[in-house]
Amino acid sequence: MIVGVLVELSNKNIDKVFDYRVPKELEEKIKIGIRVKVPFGHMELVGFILEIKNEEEDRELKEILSVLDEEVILNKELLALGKWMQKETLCTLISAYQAMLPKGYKASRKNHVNKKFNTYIQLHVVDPNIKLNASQQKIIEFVQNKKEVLKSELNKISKSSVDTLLKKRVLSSYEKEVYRIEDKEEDGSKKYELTNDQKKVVSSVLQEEGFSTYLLHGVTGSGKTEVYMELIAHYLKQGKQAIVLVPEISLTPQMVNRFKRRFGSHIAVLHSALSDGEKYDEYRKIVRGEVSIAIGARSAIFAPFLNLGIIIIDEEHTSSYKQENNPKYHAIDVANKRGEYHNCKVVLGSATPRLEDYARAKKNVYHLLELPKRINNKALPKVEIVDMNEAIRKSKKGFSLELIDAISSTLAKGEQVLLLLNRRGYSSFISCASCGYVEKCPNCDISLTYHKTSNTLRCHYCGYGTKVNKVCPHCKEEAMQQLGTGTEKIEEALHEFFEDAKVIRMDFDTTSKKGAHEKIINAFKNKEYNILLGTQMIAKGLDFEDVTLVGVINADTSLNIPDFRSSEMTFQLLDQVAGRSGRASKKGRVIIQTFNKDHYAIMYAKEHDYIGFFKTEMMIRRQLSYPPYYYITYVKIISKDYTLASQEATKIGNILKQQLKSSIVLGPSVCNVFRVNNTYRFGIIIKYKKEEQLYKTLEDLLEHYKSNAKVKIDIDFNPNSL
DNA sequence: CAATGGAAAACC
DNA sequence: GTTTTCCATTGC
Repeated sequence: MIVGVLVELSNKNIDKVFDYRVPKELEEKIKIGIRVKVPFGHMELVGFILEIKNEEEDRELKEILSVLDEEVILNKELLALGKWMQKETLCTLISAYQAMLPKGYKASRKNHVNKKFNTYIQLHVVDPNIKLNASQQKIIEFVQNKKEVLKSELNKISKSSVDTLLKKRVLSSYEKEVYRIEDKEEDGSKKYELTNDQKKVVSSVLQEEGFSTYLLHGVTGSGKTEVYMELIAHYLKQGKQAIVLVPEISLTPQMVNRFKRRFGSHIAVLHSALSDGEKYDEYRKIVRGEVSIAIGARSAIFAPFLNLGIIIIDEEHTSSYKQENNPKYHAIDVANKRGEYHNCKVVLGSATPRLEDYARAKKNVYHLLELPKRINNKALPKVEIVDMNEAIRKSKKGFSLELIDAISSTLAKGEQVLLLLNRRGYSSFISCASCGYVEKCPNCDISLTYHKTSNTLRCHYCGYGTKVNKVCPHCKEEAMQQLGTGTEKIEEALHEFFEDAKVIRMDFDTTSKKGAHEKIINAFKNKEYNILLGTQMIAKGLDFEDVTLVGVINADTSLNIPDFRSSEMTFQLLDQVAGRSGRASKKGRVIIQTFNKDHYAIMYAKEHDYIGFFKTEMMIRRQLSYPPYYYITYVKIISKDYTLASQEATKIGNILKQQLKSSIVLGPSVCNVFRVNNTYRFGIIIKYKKEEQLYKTLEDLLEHYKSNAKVKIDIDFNPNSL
């Protein structure tokens, strides 16, 4: 027997099936999709069996060393899905497979994650002749009264006594596998009465059989989650399973508990805050068929259910649904592929859908579903814009008088305030402190990026460069500077203005510890604090009933990042954060401070007008040939040698321009972060509607550079940003 | 002429 | 990705 094995290392040169002979005694354990240990060069590696050949060959082959799994790790669907990912993203096949699996299931000779066993104690022989001391007596009583006793519990009474009793064989011990996350029993009966709008959405999904993708466009607070749960309940009843993707940040116990109250405890939860062991256990619950729902971040899209009824992707516009490193897959694409395979439903939900997805819904590629009203017809909060060009003269430390007044009156009423400090694109551009002007590229309509090393402003789309000018070309003040306000500074200012207010800060620094995120949210929810100050992470999904004021300190930073999606991201951020205000009975208010009050992203956010924003943004995307009118593929050329990188980039640029006749090829120009760890990167942008030569050309390019140690090529299809 | 180090090659 | 091999440079 001969098997084809794909080894664990991700490298284009060895990303193929290697043949091994199977020793007779291992033959019956061999299955496609399990892991084996094999000799490889001068190493011993772990790999997946992808092929089984029963005929013998004369060829000199090495033998498999051992079989690592009894159960299949890559089932038929996952095997095919990996090949599809390889083709779509031009990644290595092994990296596609590894990306689907939690650590404990990956092919890897290190990183052993295993089942957890607990030691339990039971009575063995009670010999009346054995004299017992007080603590030993206590231990025996304890064991007698319980049906299952953990050894670690008994150790608290007296470890030495427990061990003595074990030695004397009065007690015996046994081991049992336990899950690191214990399920509290939940009755799972909590049902919600749906509104008519919600019912309509649910029935339009249910009325059709088979695979289709829906875009649920529902304003913040319109009750999308209830719709998801109703749909899931329907498919569970048919004996099918469900995957729910939510942004990492929403994976708080609050959100999970909501599902548990409805569906009981049989839910696997997968997110990055879990330990490797916990992730392994949660995944095992799916593999063993003990759960029917998986809730998780991006990679939960690969949950190996055998009979999926529905896949839900909440806040579908979330950029982290696309993986940043290889394989650069988008969870929505995977969802559609799996939906096709299982012949099931895919539901994408958002108040502010990704432009590409709303456009697809408009073209009937997806079915459009709408929840235009908040539950109970509650009004969306009123959004007020403060023009900082005016207000800055009277403002204090970044706060306009309007915002200060609003905060005081909210605090006076005993209600809570959410303050968003928009840090996206922080300090990478230069703006005028006096008028807010930001220098843009004359060719690309994109903010110029500040490069400290050369003290220049550059467009990383087309390569245009200019010297930094201290005098603002707009208002002629000498006030061009790197703009930026840190959360700490804002916090200080808040303490100064509102001495009695308790402020809690949530940003990268205060949430780095495990569970810190959750703690902050709970403390704020319990009204231990009056003001929650944070970065984008406070914008999504959180539900605080006493928040009646949302303040955005600087709406503009995300508007000024040099990226074609900057308007879209700003609109999404503002609309989402505005939706945090007045969610319960009290009326909500939103104040946005901006230097760009006439910018359409701000104007439409003020009116909660997604459709208006969509139409305007689509016009601009069309004019500038951006998605969804054109696809984009970004090719990066990376090298430690600046000159070499630049030379090769030019060469590649020429080849691409020559070969891709139906595309617009821009660049090469330096990447936004052009030096990382002393490696230099150049980028080439390919824009196309239809380009038959694309994959072939890029594959040839990768093939050509795969054995070049000095120059690396990185390809990103449909990048999140450039 | 050995020691050192960095690049190249092979990996079933 | 890792190990070994190879070759050139450097040092004595």
